[in-house]
Amino acid sequence: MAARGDRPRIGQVADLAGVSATTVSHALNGRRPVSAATRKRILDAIEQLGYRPNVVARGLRAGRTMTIGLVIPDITNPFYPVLARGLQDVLGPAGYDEIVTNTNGERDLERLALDKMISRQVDGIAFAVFHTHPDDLRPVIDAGIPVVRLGGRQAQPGVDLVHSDDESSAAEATRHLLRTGYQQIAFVCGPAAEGPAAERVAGYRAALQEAGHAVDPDLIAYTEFSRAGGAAGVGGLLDLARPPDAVLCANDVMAIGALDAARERSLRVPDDLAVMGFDDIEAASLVSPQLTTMANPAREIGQACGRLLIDRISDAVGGDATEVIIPARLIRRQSA
Amino acid sequence: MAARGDRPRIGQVADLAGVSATTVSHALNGRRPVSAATRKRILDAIEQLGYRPNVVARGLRAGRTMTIGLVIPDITNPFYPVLARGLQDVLGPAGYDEIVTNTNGERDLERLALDKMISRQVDGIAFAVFHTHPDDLRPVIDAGIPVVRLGGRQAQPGVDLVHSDDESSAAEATRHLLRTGYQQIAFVCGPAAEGPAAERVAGYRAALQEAGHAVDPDLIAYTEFSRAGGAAGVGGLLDLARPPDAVLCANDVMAIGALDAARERSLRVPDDLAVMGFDDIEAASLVSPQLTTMANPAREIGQACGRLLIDRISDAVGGDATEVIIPARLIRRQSA
DNA sequence: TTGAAAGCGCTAACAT
DNA sequence: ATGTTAGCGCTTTCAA
Repeated sequence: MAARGDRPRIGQVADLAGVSATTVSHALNGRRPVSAATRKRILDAIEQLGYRPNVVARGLRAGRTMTIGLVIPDITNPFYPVLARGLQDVLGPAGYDEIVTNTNGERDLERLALDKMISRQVDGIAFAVFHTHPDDLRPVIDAGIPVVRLGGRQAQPGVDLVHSDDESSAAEATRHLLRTGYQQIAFVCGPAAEGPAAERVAGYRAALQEAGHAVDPDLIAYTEFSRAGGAAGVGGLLDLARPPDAVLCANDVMAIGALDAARERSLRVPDDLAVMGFDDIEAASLVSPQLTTMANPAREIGQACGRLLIDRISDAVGGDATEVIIPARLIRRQSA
Repeated sequence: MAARGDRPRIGQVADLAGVSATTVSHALNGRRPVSAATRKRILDAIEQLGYRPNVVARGLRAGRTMTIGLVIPDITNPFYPVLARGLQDVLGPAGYDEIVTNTNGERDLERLALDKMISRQVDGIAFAVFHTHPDDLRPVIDAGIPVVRLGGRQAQPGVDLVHSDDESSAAEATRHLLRTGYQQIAFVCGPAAEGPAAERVAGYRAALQEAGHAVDPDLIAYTEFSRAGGAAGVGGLLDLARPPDAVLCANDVMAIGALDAARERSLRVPDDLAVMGFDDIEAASLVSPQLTTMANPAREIGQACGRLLIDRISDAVGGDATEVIIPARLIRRQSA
């Protein structure tokens, strides 16, 4: 019907209300007082015309777009939607919107995404990647755009960091198993103990030692991050001369594999074998028995990131780079 | 380091390359020929200065922001991330970015979200809601912004619609069960047969009749859309004088409940009882036995939506509202 | 408490 | 093939 261009502009509101565009602007943004009577006429005019301010023009003039860029590997990975929601929990009420880009974890796409965010004049960036070279963030930092890195370890000047506390959550999981009475606790990790996996192994070790237990290297299985990998890893452990009575798996999918291995050997979970995972994916509460696990605090991470971003944006220039560490929560269900 | 404002502008590129800003613009956008030599000098200047065009200014001037609004209830609901990715599959290569808003399915927030999208001058909107009043879309239509509705039924002039084919996918599921040799096929649906659930029941009936089977009303159970609901519904069915040998559940979570009910009665799945679901959530392949289900084609829906949006945007004014129906896919696993 | 005028960075007519 | 000029819709000095 109505063609593209004929949306009312601020000038039409001003005319109808019998004031200047300046006053309409101030009535809308509250940056200087407007008399009650004038304000009412303006509001009426806006209502009558169905006026909606053009945020693009505003952004150009004001140098703030009220937009945050979220750069992630893949929104389809269940961790990221929750993170995005956490971000929005705090950014939304503050008036910011999110623009989301998937990078598939490819470095070229990551760089492109960052360039795009600069071009779009976002006010801040939440950047969730693992293996990005610090140089890739240079252009963003030079452009004066606050960035918060999600996950990963290496701190970088000018870049705040938010991540979960892998080490202490592994320790907490181990303590839970110990407390419940299990004696031979095994850890099933990925192909190599690197990245977050390494920290989890460290937490597992620390909790064992703190309880006066020896750490038996045979009880650490290296395998694939998959259901089959989990089943194979636990299978190997159960063939040991002194098999474990509890296994802590590096993620829930592997823990589901552990359940498979137990079922195959007619072991009862948690009586003959306790199983714990990490992440608390949806499926964790859907399998039988339901998985006891450490919830990956994705939402809290997103919220912390949002808070950090807002602080940086308003501070113009803040202090040193911050590191925020979010603890994981123990979710007790049936498997341990 | 560098303060906010001193990013290079197009004029500086022009100066360094010894041409006018106009020529730089055209070298970038290809809307008019630029000699090879000039182009090279421009590209060099851009490289040297680290220039990135200001998309906000471009959007204001050109009246196109290259931005699409995605309005959904909750990105945390596993259906929507996949949808969002499908959208991006086709929109990304065309140069569009997505801005995402969650409405929690609340009408007020939906209206607010739409207003925001108008204010942000998005070039198109993907709107995933169920119970919105057609009036709520008026402002968007009046603003000349193409909208595609995702899911829901009621067609509305000026609004294209993309949704999955619930009826025929239920029919296909039923036929699969029939073909495999099951005789007494039950349907476990929600508290009432309305919305998509009604269509699934219709498809189930149609397939039964088409195969010459009677439709026994006792074999349709009404229950909650939850795991416990599914277990209860199937439990009731199994207590019938002539219990079913197969159950089709309105979603995967209920089907997992059906698995619980079977386990409780020591029924083997799929030998004693076949179980099927809808959606193909992640957990469907993680439970034991793995669930046979009809995959909700979220990604395809997103892609179709993206294509529609691009068509509408480029056409200036297109023809009548279109309805695109995406068929679901049968995912054969172990439970049927 | 309110206005007038300038300008954010870019693209599109209209020139040549 | 390239340049000049005007202006997208708003906010912000500066002035009253």
